[in-house]
Amino acid sequence: MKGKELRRSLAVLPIGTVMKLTSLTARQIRYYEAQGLVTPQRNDGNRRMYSLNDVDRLLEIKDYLDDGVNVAGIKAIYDQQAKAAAARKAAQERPLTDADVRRILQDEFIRQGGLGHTPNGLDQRRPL
DNA sequence: ATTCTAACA
DNA sequence: TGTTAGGA
Repeated sequence: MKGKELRRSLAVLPIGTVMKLTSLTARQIRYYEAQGLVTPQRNDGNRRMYSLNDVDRLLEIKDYLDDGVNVAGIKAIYDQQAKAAAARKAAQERPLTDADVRRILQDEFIRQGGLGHTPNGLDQRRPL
């Protein structure tokens, strides 16, 4: 359930193909990029290379424009979506394990209560 | 033949 | 946004 997204992310289309796929002029496609609405890759010769996801985004941009949303508005929409996606990712990218929680709580107790030593004098703070 | 950047009779 | 000049 991963190779699909990877393929859609592969930048293999030159601007000429994207023009035909989206019915947009090269001028418009480059302008939207300048506005931060799409970020195609560049090949060795500085040529823009688009992925299928880029094409979908371009098509989406065209729809927003038809619905009267200006470039700045579309930009704001994508910026907020990116922020929301980043937040969701940060929350699950490295979820705290039980061991992490125990270690954190133990450090806190030691810090305020001085429970760092046991009767036999050995330090039993062993993170699980 | 294609695409790129910069600029505007 | 269109178009064109001058390069790569």
